Amino acid sequence: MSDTTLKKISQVLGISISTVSRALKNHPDISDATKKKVTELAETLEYEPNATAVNLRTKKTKLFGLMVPSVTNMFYDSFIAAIEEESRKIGYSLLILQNNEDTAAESDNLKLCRQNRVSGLFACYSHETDNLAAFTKLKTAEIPLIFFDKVPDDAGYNKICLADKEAASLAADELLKRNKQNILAIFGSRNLSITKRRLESFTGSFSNNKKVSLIIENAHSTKHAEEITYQYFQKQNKPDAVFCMSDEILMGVMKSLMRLQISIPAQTGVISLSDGSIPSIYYPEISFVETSGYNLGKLAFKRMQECLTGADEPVEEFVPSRFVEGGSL
Amino acid sequence: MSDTTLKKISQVLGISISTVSRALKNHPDISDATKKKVTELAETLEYEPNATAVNLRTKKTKLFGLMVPSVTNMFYDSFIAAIEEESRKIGYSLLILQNNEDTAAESDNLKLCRQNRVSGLFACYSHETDNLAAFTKLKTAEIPLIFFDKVPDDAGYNKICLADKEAASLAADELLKRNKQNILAIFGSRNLSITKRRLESFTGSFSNNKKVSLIIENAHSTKHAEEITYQYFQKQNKPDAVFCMSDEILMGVMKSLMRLQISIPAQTGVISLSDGSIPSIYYPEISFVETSGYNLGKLAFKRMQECLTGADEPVEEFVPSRFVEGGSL
DNA sequence: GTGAAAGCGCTAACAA
DNA sequence: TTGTTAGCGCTTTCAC
Repeated sequence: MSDTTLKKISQVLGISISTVSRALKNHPDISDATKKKVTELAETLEYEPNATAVNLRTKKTKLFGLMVPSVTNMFYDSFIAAIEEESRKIGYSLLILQNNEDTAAESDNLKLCRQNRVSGLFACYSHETDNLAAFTKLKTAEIPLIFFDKVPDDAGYNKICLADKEAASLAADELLKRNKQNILAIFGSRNLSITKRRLESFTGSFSNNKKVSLIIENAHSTKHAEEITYQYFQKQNKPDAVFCMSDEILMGVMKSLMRLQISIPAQTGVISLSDGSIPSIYYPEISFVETSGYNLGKLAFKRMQECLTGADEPVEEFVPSRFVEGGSL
Repeated sequence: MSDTTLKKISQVLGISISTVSRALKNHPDISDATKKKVTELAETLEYEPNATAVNLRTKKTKLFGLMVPSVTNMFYDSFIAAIEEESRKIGYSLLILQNNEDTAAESDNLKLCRQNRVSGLFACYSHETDNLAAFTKLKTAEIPLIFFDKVPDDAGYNKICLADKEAASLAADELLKRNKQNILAIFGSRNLSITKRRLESFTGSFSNNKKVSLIIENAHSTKHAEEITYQYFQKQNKPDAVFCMSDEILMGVMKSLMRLQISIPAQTGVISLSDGSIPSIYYPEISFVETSGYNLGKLAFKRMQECLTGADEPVEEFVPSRFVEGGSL
């Protein structure tokens, strides 16, 4: 009872396995009478095709791999949510893998993907690791590979990214528009390419503007962003705006502003690049430039489908940003 | 080159497939010389066992299903993280499924689990759905099923839950200890069993205490919690403490308190049941009773392993809570 | 319109 | 110590 197979159905009905198989697939060759018999019995016997057997026979799996540094991260979550929704729509399942930026874990995960013969892999290229080689194995196995968010410099890979430069300059524009003069801009770790792009674009927007005093800082964590903010807002000459490169930084900044009871936007403005959920938990809500993990997921998935249907020239694509007005500027 | 099989290795070496298979498994019967030859060739040919074939043959998959209402939720994230870590340790992969509390999606997901012949399933029992029957199909197929967090009332299932009653009463104790007299307690939707348990235990702690005035409210969303808080703190007789049943409620409460510039803990105390990440983004940090998704995951996984090794009597277990002092009381 | 047969890549009992 | 064989559940070509 526990496991119905085509064979069992065929035996009960006294017909051949292949007829059962075809009937269940609604093959035109099979008579309606047979189809009816078969589908009904399959129903009562609770037949479920054995994906393992199908995969082995067809040499395809309906399985995607998705590797992120950590699932406990709002940005990656919304990416995962997008991929999960789309995958389910086309009958695919999703293998979730975390590497915690650890090369050993990454290798394990990649191995799991290879052994499970995933049909495609979405992955972040964690910067610590230099084992692009392990990824290349997938490529030679002709498994489509989509890097997202954190991607290698190397051409020759599909890369789906946030429009970091655009996002940073949109934020800069808002700051300029509101005549902020003394801006504390906090970015992430200097060695991340994402930081470089955002930083470059942001500072570039102020380059021929001599009225604005720009303080650039790099925070490696929420806590660090909190400390930096605390220091600057204890000084005489306080910033009149804070730019946060990410949600993690925004949370640190806000904590210090709460602590020092700096009122927003009266005493200082705040703007962030953000996935969108954190800005709305504060009052006033934080104005932000949207860098949406969800949209990134949708775009990455679209690219995956193209790869599955033959596209092979790697592309680099960007998810557009938009400014969302809160009340913090 | 792209896909090395045992057959290919055996042909190159002029030995049989089964010898290759055994050599690769370090079977004692095989001579060291042969083992060496085989492993070396496997290495250079980048052999990866085909999990699909192994699964078919052994009738086992190294695959767990994990179904949550939504992955964009801090609590479930940390649960997922725990399960992922443990699964990888024992060479299992994780199929992630979301149902968004939608019965149709849930059915799809369950079907994917059945078709993929997962070795076990971790699932929330979303309250909207009454299709326990679909889950029962798994049980009859002898697939271990662990309900977590949201679980059916029905006995006969493995249930791993937060110690809701304990957590709520721990929070109540802290409130009593600090002599709070006018407490606004905000719980989630009344129809959730989790709400019932927390509510019952919380109010029970105050039952023979006539000095405390307890205001019980139910919020169905963060936004709703925000509104409720806003109302009560505009009144003359403001609460001297707010109890939040969850992180979602806490965020709503804090937004209104920020808006009304109520200082914490001077004007009102705040305490929450929480997974732990949200309380630390505020200043002062919010005191909370930990209801950890991560620990829940670890415990659920432990139970899964027991099931895999023969345990079949369903159990109900609870993750203990502890009070974490912030500065908000 | 249906059936027989081969085979996907692997494991494991049995033989030698 | 190694090889032979059967078969997991399915799809698909070819034959009738």
